[in-house]
Amino acid sequence: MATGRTHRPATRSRGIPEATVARLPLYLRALTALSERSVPTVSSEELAAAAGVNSAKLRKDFSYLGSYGTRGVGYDVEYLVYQISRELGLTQDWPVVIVGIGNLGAALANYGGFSARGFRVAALIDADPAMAGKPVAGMPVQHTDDLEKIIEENGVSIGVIATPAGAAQQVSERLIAAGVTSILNFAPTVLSVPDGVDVRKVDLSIELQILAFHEQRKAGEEAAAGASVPGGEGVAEVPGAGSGAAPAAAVEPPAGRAAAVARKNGPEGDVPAVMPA
Amino acid sequence: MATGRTHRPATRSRGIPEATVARLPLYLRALTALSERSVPTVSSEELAAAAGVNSAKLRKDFSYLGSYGTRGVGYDVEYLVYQISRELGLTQDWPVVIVGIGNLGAALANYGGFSARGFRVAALIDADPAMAGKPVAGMPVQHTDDLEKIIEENGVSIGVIATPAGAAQQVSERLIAAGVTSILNFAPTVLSVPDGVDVRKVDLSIELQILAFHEQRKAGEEAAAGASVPGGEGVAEVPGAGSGAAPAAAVEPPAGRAAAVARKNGPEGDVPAVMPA
DNA sequence: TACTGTGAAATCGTTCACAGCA
DNA sequence: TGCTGTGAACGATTTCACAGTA
Repeated sequence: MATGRTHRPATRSRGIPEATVARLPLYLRALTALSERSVPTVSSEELAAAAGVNSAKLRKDFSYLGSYGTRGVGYDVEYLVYQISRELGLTQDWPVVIVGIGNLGAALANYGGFSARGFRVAALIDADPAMAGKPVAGMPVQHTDDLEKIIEENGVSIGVIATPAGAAQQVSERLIAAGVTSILNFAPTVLSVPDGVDVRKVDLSIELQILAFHEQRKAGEEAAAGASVPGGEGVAEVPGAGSGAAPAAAVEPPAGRAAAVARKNGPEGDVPAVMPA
Repeated sequence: MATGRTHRPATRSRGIPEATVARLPLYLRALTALSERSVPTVSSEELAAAAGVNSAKLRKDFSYLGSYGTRGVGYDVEYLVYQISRELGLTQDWPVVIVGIGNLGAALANYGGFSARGFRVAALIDADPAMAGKPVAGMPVQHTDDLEKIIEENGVSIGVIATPAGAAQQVSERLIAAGVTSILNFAPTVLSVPDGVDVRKVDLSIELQILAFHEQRKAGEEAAAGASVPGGEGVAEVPGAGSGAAPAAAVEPPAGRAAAVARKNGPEGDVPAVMPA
């Protein structure tokens, strides 16, 4: 999960738990799809399935917003779409700036979902003078020199950082000084910001590493006490069957095993060969 | 946080809590930076600061891996880098494929951090015949028809989906059928996958919506009980003090503007005007 | 009857605070 | 003396299970 410091910790603002807030956009998306198909009502069961959560959780989440359902019937789709939108602050328009128009920044600028609901790209900013004026996603890139002016004139409170890691902290400081209070950070660095500023991060390599952890575990489980040397060329044994799809499939909730293999770190082991930079 | 269904829920494999796993990459990054500066040891306090967490949490996290520190001294940087890398499965090479070479897919392909540590882009795949053969990030794009063959020949177990939402579910099914057991999904859809397959998602608009929620809240707080009529142009009366972070400074954390306007959800309100699609 | 709303229990995650060791 | 490792307290989140109601 890409998450950063989240507002004032401990003081859960008006009551809606953070975990619930993080799921509201998911519900909203599912509801919007239903709305487009003109479905008038949904049960917690159906909506939960569409959003990929379980129904008890969904009902509990909604209970924090109020009692918007009808027992025996379900939820009114349009009404819920509105209530959730309002709760998320999407009934108003949020101008955002994207700083760092490289491959990623440009991709973000072109991403439709951006402007889709409640957000509007107010400006694209880059430090490279050569980029200035160039159109990206139908909008001229502006130079970092004008960052403060842009933020202020457009009343921007949300900034997206897509610069190289080295520039991110400084960019965040300028954004914040100019009035931004929420940052979405795509640069692989930890930003340190003052209280009251929210940062969320999206980090490709962290996500991959988490997946790798689970992959390794799966492989270990399958091979049970099998192969002990991961050394060589990647190679994924574990072809077909794997733990994959298969319903019943033997080796079900093992877990235990996994341990064994990778585990046993007991012996201090030998000092490493250091990772490649 | 971008998070998806995570392996077999409830059966926390061998003991390392999911929340800890999600932080290991963060520690690893901080440690790598120290390693590059030839720093031999760090205390939990220092490392925690670099990773943006608090030291108690860091020590607890490390305690799940074993006792790798030295009381009174700290942790040996190189040694920890190795242990964490091993735990995350980064001592081996993971070939990955990226499916959907649009703006985002191309950006991902070009992203350095990808190949950097433990991962290798084995292939770029796109459904557009016109893309086939075109080089992106120094690698020819291949057509979706060959997806299964590519997965199998390269022993790929991790797939990245950067297609439009509409294609994502089907792509995931083909990837899984071909042997992939971990997916990083950038498409704004909920993927439904069989047990044993891990999915993590990265979703720009969800992150923005979460930020918007907090922005709205901040703005509302500033206006305190003040304005009963949200109408007018923002402006944060009740300056200073607010709950905000900030040093005194006059109208500091502005944000106000947007704010107030939408607030005031108290009364069940009237039925909505329906959101724009 | 079918489904929501919600206390209460179970689980998971964080923080505290201090014993123990180099 | 300084810092790790960890039991225990605490807090947040999820799940259960069922009472309540349209």
